[in-house]
Amino acid sequence: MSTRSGYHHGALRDALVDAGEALARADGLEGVTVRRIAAACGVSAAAVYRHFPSGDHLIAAVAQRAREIMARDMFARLDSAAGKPAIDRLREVGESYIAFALAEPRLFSLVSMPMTAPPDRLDDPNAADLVRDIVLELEPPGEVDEQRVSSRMMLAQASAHGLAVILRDFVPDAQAREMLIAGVLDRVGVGLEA
Amino acid sequence: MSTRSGYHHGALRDALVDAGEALARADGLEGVTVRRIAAACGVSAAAVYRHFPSGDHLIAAVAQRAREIMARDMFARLDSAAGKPAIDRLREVGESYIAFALAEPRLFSLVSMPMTAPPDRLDDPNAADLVRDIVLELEPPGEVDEQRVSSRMMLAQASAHGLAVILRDFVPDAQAREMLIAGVLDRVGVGLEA
DNA sequence: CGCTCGTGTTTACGGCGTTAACATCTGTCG
DNA sequence: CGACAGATGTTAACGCCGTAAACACGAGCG
Repeated sequence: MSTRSGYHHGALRDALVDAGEALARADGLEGVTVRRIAAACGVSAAAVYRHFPSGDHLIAAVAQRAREIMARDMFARLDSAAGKPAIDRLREVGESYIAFALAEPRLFSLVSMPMTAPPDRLDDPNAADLVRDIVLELEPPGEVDEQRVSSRMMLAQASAHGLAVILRDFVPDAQAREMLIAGVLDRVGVGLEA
Repeated sequence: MSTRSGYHHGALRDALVDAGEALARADGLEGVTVRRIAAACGVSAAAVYRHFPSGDHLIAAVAQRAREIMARDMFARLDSAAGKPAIDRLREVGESYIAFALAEPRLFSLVSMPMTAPPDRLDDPNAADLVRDIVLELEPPGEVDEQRVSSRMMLAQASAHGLAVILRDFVPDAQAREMLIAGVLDRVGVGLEA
């Protein structure tokens, strides 16, 4: 095996995704390009096509990486909120989503990109499943109303995502952002419990 | 003056935006490019730069056009809901937003693009002002709590936008979409009145 | 040792945004 | 009317982009 033999790279696929993540953090979507990622790995652009069927698949892999990073944040937040009522944990997860979007707007622009290719591994930390698990706790014991679960999941996800996007694009002031997050999430909580 | 003299175009700026709108409807974001829009107008790509400082400004103009089209839809829906309580009109506006996003997903991808350049005219139909006007009716007479108004506006806009995006990307089935829209907007209504 | 295959390279093509230099049309002033 | 000037078009070129074809190197297996 032996990594970096001078000619062969050894683990180019992972290196490409790593480089893509770094470029995304630095330059946002416009930095995530086949040629730039390849150059960042010290490799020709054509080498990418040995590991991805197209450039879109590479950038989809970087986007998936970004989603995993975000999901890890949300799971960590959830761990530190263990023991709290489900509705409070749901709020913390939403706050985590919004905080990530505002702290890493360039990475977030990949997260919120429509998924062109399905992710390779589905067993990774997954934000939707996380939300669903908490929402299920809101159901009365014994009877899960699937429709109620769906609408609660959708409300949680849609409001968090929509709020993140609007704050990022239209509310530059950090203090105003905090006020709005608190006010909106209060209302979302009411809607979730209805 | 005389339009179309064979060499001079006459009203190229508007024609470019019109062509951009048509291309956006047909091919989505990837169709909205300087060269293609110029070609659709029977004009060279460089001609664009006599009317827009950069290609981004042209596509921003097309995006603004898309927002105006959407806003017109929403105003029309509002007209047909005149007389109903404010909370019901708010819901209809939200339904209109979501319906447009799902009916014209390609145009909507321009709408939800971050605005690079401020629109030329701000006096046009504007979705945010529309929402604000209705939300103001929810305030108790005499005392408007600006913070409450903001959080209600944000909840309305964020949930509609987020729901539209999630449905577009992850819920292909029309019937499932309707169920989710109804269920989520019910909950949003509760949160708005809180 | 030598074959094969995985994985890299170079080169080239067409499309993109953008600029510079040039051409034409139109309206205005003498 | 005629010439000049400015607005608005043209072509040609540059560099970046994704992608494909043809080629080259290196590792593992017979």
